[in-house]
Amino acid sequence: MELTTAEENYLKAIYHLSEGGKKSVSTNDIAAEIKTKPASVSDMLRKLGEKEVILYRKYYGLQITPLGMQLALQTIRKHRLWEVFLVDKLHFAWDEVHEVAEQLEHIQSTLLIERLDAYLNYPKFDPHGDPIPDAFGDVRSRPRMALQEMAIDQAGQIVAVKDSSPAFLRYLDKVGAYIGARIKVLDKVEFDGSVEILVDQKKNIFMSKDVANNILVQTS
Amino acid sequence: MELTTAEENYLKAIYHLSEGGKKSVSTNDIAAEIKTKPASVSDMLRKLGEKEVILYRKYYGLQITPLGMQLALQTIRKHRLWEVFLVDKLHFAWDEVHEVAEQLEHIQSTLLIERLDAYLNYPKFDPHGDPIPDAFGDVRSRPRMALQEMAIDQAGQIVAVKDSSPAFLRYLDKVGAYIGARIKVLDKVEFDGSVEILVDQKKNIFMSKDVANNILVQTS
DNA sequence: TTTAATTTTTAGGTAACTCTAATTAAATTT
DNA sequence: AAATTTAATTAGAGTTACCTAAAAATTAAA
Repeated sequence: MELTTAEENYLKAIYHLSEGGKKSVSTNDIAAEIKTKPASVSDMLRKLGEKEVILYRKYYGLQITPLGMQLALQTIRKHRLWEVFLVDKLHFAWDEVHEVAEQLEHIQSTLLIERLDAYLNYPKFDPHGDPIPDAFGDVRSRPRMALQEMAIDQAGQIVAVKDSSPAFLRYLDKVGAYIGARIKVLDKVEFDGSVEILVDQKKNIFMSKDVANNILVQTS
Repeated sequence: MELTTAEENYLKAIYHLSEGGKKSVSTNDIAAEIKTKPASVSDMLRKLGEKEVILYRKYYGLQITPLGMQLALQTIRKHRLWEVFLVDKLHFAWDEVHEVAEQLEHIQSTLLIERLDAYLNYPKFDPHGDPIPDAFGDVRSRPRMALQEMAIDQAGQIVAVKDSSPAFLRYLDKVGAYIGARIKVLDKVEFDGSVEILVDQKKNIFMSKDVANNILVQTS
């Protein structure tokens, strides 16, 4: 089964949107994610349905099939491996990698990905802390929760971010709240949902609800 | 100026065909190189003409413009840098790299190529011995001649091949006549144009005229 | 529950790139 | 130089992926 670059992008978007806890993924959501129009999405959903990577009944919604899941995970695997390459080997900043990885993930060569994986020493997580599926599509993700949901005095380690826009990533860099930073919740403000946290035992900073919601912490 | 992947491939083909010593590049030649139909080539030539990367007068022929040359060399630079990466870092065999490099060369990111170049230690030649243009499109190529044209007793070093089909490359590997091998012409057979050569001071082998014509030797 | 608002899909079009078949220009032969 | 062969181009059409505008289905509100 071969997918075009566009098809891979749609499938990846569907996967990410359904990952986000939503039960069903809407046409409008996909359009927003892909930055395209709902009409184009309808078109593509029909095609993806024909290729049996999703189960699609118009007006009702869609579901990824096991085949679709497998293909989506392969694309995600490639994307994340390339991100590791860009950061570890080519010294890209973690907020510079996305656009390039977005292109590299569509290169077709099983051998290339196998070799790249080995060359990078079989990394399990990408620079944003997201797990890298293995060649079979298996993912071992760490248990995590949004910083916003943590209780006062609860501690943990930042392992990933939900929003990975350059603006957001640069902000995190500035306040020192990068992947791997150990944090502890000092206080939560009921009024606006903001939190005060201690970063790496030295710096304490305030974070808005929105920011805290986009930071994932491993608390185990 | 932005070129599509297809446009880059056409321009690269035109560059390579005009490199081969031919004065003018024909529509049919390009069609054969790109593995497409002459009609498609005509179409594309018109478009490349409009973009002013070639000078095109129908039925008369074409000429690459300085702009087109610049763009072609950038694509070739990317292709060859990726080939070095694949061979040096990911341990691809030199006959496995072409197809993948063909895809990687179209990734758009100036930063990526700069970083890759640095990471590979600014290589001057690709695994096939072809020179890698620098960021400005400048190429420093070594003086070279076809093995077929060498005189008896003349020696040199294999620096490149004209034909880089996997079949040919595998044959060269088998007889030990890879890039970098030092050779000496022991005898030339007038009758069929074949040559007898000594490879790396140990192995002497016979080569048909066709093979010898496709091997480039640095004799200086 | 009928109307209104929203979401989704279809209809019809555009752009890039490809094709086959038909035509036109150029090069060769006779 | 006229006729023929070869090369190159145009015409017309298909595919993918996108768009806008209109229609249909679903959901929410009065």
